Amino acid sequence: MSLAKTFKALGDRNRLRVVHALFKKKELCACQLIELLEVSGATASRHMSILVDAGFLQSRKEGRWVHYRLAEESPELNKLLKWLEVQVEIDPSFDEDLAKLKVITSCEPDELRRKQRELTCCS
Amino acid sequence: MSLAKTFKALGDRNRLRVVHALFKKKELCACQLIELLEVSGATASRHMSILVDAGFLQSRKEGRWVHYRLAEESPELNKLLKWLEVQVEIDPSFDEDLAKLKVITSCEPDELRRKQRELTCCS
DNA sequence: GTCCTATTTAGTTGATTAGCTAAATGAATA
DNA sequence: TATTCATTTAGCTAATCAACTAAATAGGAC
Repeated sequence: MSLAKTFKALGDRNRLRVVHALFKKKELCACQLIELLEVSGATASRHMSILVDAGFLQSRKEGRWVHYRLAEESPELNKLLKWLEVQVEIDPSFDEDLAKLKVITSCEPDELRRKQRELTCCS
Repeated sequence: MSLAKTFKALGDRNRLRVVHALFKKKELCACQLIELLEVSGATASRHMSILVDAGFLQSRKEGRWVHYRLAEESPELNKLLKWLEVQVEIDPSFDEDLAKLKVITSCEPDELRRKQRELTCCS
């Protein structure tokens, strides 16, 4: 893993939002992150794979569903994540996502997926 | 300054090489960085402006020449730079630049500029 | 097995970006 | 003042990248 790649992975607003969300919620499934970012599933999947690839996230497959959390393997990346955690805490531009996260995690993922299906069909 | 922009500034191999060089040499002038990266003056200038803009570098104009060094104003960015300093130390892909830096700083910048002019004219 | 659905992969498009050359700017010096 | 030269800006091109849709894969449920 090159350093440039490490920084590139964090050099995107939506990917930072994902990391921020995982600071707050420990574990989130793909459908919740799709809901947070308001992008297509394909786009969200790509963002996740970049973050996993860079070593920041780990994924856990549970049946059809994929859950993401921050990786803990690399002490060096953990230090960087610690720094980042302080920065997103300070940065008010992430505040909106806090409210959004509350809504997203207030119902069961199943219910969220049903809602997402409905919206996709009607639009 | 957005966090994404901060990381984007470091998400480029050549810009990381500049930061690495400034960890080692404290201050370098534009012509030395052009020599290090082996890119056009225009390209080097753009990289510098991105790093200055992100708050990592400060520039000092001395007559016709511009000197760059790491900025020290932001405690937060300094922490990030400290982390980065450890990483580039570990990363062997920066070793080549160490030898290059030795050559570049072994002669006076004036002599370097003269050499650069000659090369530009002949090619 | 077939069907349904969550995620990923392929393929396309528009925006951003790193590189270049050439022109412009800024700062000595003749 | 005119010239020279270091650096920056403007304008271009090729490559990268984030987004989309549609097709493929993978994992239950029937």
